[in-house]
Amino acid sequence: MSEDRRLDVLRAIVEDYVLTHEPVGSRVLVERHSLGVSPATIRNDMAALEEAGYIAQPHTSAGRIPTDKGYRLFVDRLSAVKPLSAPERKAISVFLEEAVDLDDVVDRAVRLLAQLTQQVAVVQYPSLRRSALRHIELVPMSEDRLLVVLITETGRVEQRIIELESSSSEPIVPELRARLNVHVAGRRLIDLSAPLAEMTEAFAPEDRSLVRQVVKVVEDTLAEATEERLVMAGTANLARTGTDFPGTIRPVLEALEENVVLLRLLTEMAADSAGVTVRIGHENQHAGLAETSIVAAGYGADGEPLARIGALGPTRMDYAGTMASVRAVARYLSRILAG
Amino acid sequence: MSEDRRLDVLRAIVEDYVLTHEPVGSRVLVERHSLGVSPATIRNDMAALEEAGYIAQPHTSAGRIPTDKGYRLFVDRLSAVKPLSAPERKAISVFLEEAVDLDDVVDRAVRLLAQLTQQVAVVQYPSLRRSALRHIELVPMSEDRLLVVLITETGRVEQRIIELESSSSEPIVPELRARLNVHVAGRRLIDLSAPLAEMTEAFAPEDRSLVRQVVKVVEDTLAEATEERLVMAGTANLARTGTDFPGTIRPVLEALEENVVLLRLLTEMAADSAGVTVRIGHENQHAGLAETSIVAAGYGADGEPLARIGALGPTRMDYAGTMASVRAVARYLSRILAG
DNA sequence: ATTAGCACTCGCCGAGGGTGAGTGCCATCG
DNA sequence: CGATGGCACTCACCCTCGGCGAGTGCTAAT
Repeated sequence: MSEDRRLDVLRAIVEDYVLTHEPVGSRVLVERHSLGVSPATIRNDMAALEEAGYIAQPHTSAGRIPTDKGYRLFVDRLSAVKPLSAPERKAISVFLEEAVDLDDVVDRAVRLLAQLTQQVAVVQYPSLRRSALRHIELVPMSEDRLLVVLITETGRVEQRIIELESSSSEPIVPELRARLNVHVAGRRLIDLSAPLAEMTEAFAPEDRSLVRQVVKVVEDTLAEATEERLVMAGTANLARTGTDFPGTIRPVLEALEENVVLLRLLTEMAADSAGVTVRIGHENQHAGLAETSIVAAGYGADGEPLARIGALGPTRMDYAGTMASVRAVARYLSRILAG
Repeated sequence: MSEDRRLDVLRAIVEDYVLTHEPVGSRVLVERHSLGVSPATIRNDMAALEEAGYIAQPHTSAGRIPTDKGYRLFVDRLSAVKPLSAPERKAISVFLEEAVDLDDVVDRAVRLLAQLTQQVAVVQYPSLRRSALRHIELVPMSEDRLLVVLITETGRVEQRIIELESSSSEPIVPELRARLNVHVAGRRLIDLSAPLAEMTEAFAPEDRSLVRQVVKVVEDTLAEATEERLVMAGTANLARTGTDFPGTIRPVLEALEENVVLLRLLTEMAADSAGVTVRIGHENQHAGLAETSIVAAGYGADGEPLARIGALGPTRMDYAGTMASVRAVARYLSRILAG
């Protein structure tokens, strides 16, 4: 019994099932794929594959469908990421380059990915913590309130208002602004602790209280994981899956509304690798996503990505195509933000 | 034949149908509501109501369901907005007051409304155009780039970067900043044209080019309707409607993803009245929302609201309850933003 | 190891018949 | 004249029951 052919059979089953959404039997398998053997032989292979847990049959007298384990083997060893065509790549590039600011880039990226994959698309905003700072602006709002605006190299702007204890602090704002900008320019938030502490020492003791408050805001911004924003598009694609019972899309929509859940998933996935990562069904530890797969990739830099994008859909998805789209959009996104 | 009783019958039909989601017949009608007449009498009334277009029967031998016209009459004349209980109001108030900034207020409001109504909730950010400005900040980013930050009384912050033509403009930035703030403080964007034009004249002719550019950004921000942001929650509630065929939720999800569509609907609705407004089924001119009703209200001020909130669900919804929730959340939102 | 043959399982489909909810109409009653 | 009881009729829903066919597993032959 050839081990290679068994894997061929698994690949054929996955491809057929993804295409037709129907359990696939031994007869159609030999008809549609040139396997060169008879249905009976395939049946033996299928029995072995089922024994090993890669496929299952929904009913006694029906064909087989892949299990999560089967999909996993498929994406790991059996499918090649099929590159997009030149016109497709061109279209992506042009569409993203038309964006006018960061919000627009992210918005276009997420819609594009939803369109390309016909799945739900998710794009995380470039991480504040890992972005290099371009500028810090301090704006006195009133006697005892100060607006702090952080601007990153990627164009993201974050603001925070702080209540000051001493009301006579205005005079030193210009100096503080100047010094801060010297110290932060081009650095990432994540690398700022030491420089800021050093800078604080340089001030006269009576001013340090104000300085510390401002520094604290900067560092709090760093700490707040909640500030990681993300946008979504293509939820209507969930309802596209034909006769899919609505009992299955509800928990998915619920999970999608919990940004915390999504952020955790995306973050966990990036740990695996710098390239495209796939989580299949039960692999994402979330009850509502048991029949859902996620394809994700980082963008912004190779080593330690700024943030992540992903496509999410039923486990029976076109993995090769989805992975290609996710990878492509991530790459062009990186290019745009770097440029 | 009593006209009053006919309306009672219509009300009973709407209430029963909303509750059970099943066509309601003459027998259960007299059983569940104390109408004081026999089923035969009800049948005569129902025939008249059907003739007038308020109800219809899906099949020959089934009960009646309300038409859009029937729901319309119901919300206009037959249903009283049932006020929330004191604990409910208290809970809303407390939950919203815990918010730390504008984003948090809006986020909490939309989740709360989705929870209360068990529908899809939409909250529009306070309109930039109608908000009073608190402050304008100008930040020179480099030789030829200037960051303009607008801060409104409601706490919304909007920024824009402009490319300057003359690179020697930095010296007048402080003066421009000071003058701008004198002219804009407390005014609404929508009222700014005249004061800004007047201010421009006060500058030396060689500086007016820069001044005009900055003024233009402020006015462009005013013009851009696209800047009207909105957030959504509770899409999972669409799938809650029991055995509802998924063919009906897909176009709704699609419509919801087009922010433009939603914004237009909300804007149109506010024109009707300052209070709670309802659009039923075909009344919203959008193919995907033919079986969907929207309940909306403005918030922020009585005369000309800052923005709107709304709840969206199947035409067979609990109008009285939904209207009460929408109105309550809108009121507390107004209170929070004013305080 | 592969394959042809074969018996077996079982989900799917359409036909048929009974049931009951609901209606419309009509004659009757207060 | 409106309300009502009676009655025939329609028709969606449900259940049952074969027939069909896809698909399987097993076994014996190559």
